[in-house]
Amino acid sequence: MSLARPTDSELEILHILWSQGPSTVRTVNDLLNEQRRNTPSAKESAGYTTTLKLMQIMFEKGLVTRVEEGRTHAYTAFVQERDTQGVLLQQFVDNAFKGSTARLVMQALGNHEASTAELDEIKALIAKIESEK
Amino acid sequence: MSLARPTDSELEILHILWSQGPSTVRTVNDLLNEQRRNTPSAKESAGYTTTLKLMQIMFEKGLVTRVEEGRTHAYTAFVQERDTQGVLLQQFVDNAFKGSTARLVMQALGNHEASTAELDEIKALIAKIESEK
DNA sequence: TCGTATCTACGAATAAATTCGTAGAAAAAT
DNA sequence: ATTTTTCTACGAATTTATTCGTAGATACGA
Repeated sequence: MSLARPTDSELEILHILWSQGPSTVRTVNDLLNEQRRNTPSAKESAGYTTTLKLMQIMFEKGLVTRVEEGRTHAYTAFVQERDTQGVLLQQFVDNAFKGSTARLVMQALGNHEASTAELDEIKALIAKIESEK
Repeated sequence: MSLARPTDSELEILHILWSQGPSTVRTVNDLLNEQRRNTPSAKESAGYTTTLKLMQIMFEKGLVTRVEEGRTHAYTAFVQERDTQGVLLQQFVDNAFKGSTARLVMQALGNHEASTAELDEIKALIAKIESEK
């Protein structure tokens, strides 16, 4: 079984499950819409059954597991955050940067108002990679 | 007018236009399929009218310009490679990394077998950013 | 010239992702 | 006890992206 690739909407839900741990559809839907309200760039608020349906699909795909708790289900992310980001990143680098990770990183650093702390973190990581060579 | 966001297929075509300069549909379609043949991961080869249609849509969206040359059209990318990558990257960071560019960069560096030259390039860029602070 | 190949334009089929309405069961509130 | 709320399941409408067939015009080759 290959690592399933979440869509954008599914990813939004995964982020909530990753940060909250096991959650009901109701909780996810509430947090989702709260987030969207605080992010004017994003989409309209989602109806409850929309989120429910998405989470059911994610269950079928194996992105999440669920257990019955009384009348409701508690959903848990099955895929790991890092793994998922790795898969998505690889694909994105291929599509948008023709596979050049270096170009992506440089574009990211160039665009973005990187904080001193972030830059230090990156420098440390580079040093670590170099020391392992 | 906001910067139009290309889809995956459109991006594939843009990459060809960026590297080739003004090109006919025929040329783009040929190069596209050649690339796909050399990349087993990718999709099937595209029919000529498929590529034509995509390029017509891209023209309507303003992603490309075109001039008549006899019976055919020569298409040119209107959006710039860097700008487009910037837009796509911003969106990707938001979706997959909740806006954290630092996390994306670190994941990218961690995943990838970065060459010494690439790491040096990145270090130089970081130094430049820091010096401008 | 007559047939074949090569364009564009365009409509529409297909596919994939998203959204929501409705129905039925179970719990909660009045 | 009966109404209202809150679940799940599921079908289907909607939207967006992709793919391709066909028609009409022009060039090209025999």
